[in-house]
Amino acid sequence: MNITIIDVAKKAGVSPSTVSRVISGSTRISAATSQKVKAVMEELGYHPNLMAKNLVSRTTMTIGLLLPRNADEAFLDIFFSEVTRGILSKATRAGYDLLLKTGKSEQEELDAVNRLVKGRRVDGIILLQSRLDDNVIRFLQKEKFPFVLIGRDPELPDILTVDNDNVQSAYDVTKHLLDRGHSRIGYASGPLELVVSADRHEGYRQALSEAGIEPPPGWFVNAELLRADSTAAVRELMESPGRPTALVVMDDLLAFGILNSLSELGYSVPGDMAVFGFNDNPMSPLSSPPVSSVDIGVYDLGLEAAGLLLRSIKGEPIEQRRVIVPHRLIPRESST
Amino acid sequence: MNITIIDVAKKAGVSPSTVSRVISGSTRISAATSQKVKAVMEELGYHPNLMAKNLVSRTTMTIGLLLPRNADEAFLDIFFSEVTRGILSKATRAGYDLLLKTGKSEQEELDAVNRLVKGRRVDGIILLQSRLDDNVIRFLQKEKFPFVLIGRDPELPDILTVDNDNVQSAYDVTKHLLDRGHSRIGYASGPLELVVSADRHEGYRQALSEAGIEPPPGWFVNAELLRADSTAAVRELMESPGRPTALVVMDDLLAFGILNSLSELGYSVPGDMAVFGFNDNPMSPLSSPPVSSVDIGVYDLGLEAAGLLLRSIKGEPIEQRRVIVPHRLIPRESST
DNA sequence: CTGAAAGCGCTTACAG
DNA sequence: CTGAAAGCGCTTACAG
Repeated sequence: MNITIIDVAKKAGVSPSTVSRVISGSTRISAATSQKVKAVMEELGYHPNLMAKNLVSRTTMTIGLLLPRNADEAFLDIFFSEVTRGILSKATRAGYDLLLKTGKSEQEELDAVNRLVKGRRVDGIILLQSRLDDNVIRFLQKEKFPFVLIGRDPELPDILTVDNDNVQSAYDVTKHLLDRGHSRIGYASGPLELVVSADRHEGYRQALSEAGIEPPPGWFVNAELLRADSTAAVRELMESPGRPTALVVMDDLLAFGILNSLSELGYSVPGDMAVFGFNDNPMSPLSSPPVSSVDIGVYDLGLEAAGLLLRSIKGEPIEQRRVIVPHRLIPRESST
Repeated sequence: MNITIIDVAKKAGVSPSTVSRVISGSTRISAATSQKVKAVMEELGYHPNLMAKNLVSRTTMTIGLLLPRNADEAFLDIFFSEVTRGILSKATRAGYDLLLKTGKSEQEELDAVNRLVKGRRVDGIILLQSRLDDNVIRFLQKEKFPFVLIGRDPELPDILTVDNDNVQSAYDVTKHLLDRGHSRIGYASGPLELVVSADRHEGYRQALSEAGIEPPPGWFVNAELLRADSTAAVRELMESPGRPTALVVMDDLLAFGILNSLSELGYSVPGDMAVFGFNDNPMSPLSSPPVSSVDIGVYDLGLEAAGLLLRSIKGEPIEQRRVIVPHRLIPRESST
């Protein structure tokens, strides 16, 4: 059988309560007793049973991470591993575990989250992605359950969020391209239901607008079209009258596809078309030409999200309900 | 306060034991009682407290996943998200949760795993990577704790593993290149302490050996060198006498770097050098030229690992202690 | 500073 | 088919 607190207590000649107090580092325990109990714990190889501990303390020391469905659609491959490492780093240091959940549909996600919350399985939840009208967010809010969203929900400005300033970053990229002499700048979008897509598009428009430029519909390329037939979409873009000479691209993976199509069609980058991506994929510096991108600090997004959630769980005062992780432009050859 | 089994029992006019039996779907419960209890549970929005349930049933319905330290070093970015989805899919369907753990050093990993095991925090563990002489594996084996290794440990042939046949896949790639007329074929390796690096190198050597070719040391490129200064390493390779005309590359990320260096040095692919990678990165079809690669079925590795672990946890008979997930060559332009 | 007792929310032989 | 009782391994007022 497993060693329990009672075994330790007997061997140390104290009561179980005392052992418990030693474990929790409670004050009001004599140094001698503490020493003795610790020695016995060591000797017996005692480890507290987490289930029992959690049951009585009504806390799980665990945070839940909801992996969005369609992780592939949302360019989450690299994002996911980095953000997880960030979360894990913070959580582990604070003595918390990380539980992963996912669902194939919004309903499945809701069921999963519902069981986590009602079953007292976790103390708080991190959401990895903001769709418009996300019911998981609304559920969590209704339940007053601690949670942090990586991203933002335009309709719920008061929830805890960690995000980049995506409007600003796209603004910065567009401005960067304007400064380098481009005036016809297109935008290749990600899935339209993602808030980040909308935010970046907004920043792009603002920068153009300030420069007195009104982008015609022809400068906008939809991710769906690229996914279906990248080369056809790129050809249409390139052959449209007054075509862009530069492209702001929502994600480096998308940028790769565009680069490939451009090369296939005989266009050169950046000569015929400058390309600036987002999210700084590890492969981006390695392509030919290397892809300009925006480092969005994915690891830090995870770190900050975990930090914010832990403060919320512990009921600590939260001065800033929306944490912004800085971004950094990394111009490479594709836009030079 | 939260709704407990007792609240349900009272409202339904039965004993807590009966409610418990209804929840667990026990036989020997009248349809009428079951119906009534279920209705009350629904009405009250009852959800079982997992901690209590786990405490008494001595099972956690959770499996642990140990994320290797240095995830970046080991090309795990895409691997990690895919394998996790595979594990999660299987685990969720079986009613199991997934707990993530990591450590910055082997000692930290050992501590983490020790707490999981001794604290009865999970029912089994999946290990994502096999290094030589891995102490985590040895600890788990000593404790007789259920675990599955994705990969293999050459010294422990009897542990539960899910893996590709890496010797065979590298053999296949090398054979493919031989069949296309190459005879001087080099090998770009990953970190040498990873078993997968050794296995693939072995397959590569076998294929060459069968063709009567003994690769000279100059055909071997170390990942460390590539990482430090890819272009210098590639230049040295290209300028060596009797240089290879084709390269088997341990990972697509590495292949990208090599492609980039080749292009920088003015060499064309596959004209001057054919390149064949591994692990089929999502970016691989998108580069110029698209990189030939081996689809190793990462999602399936996760799926099978979870399946195998669950059988082990439940004490079900295991006919095959080593499960091989098939690989598939995907030749693209870089090797044509 | 320490102990005895009650309780966290569930399951499971043991009876009937 | 159902209930009363004991127990999973811990924590935490309540006393002293």
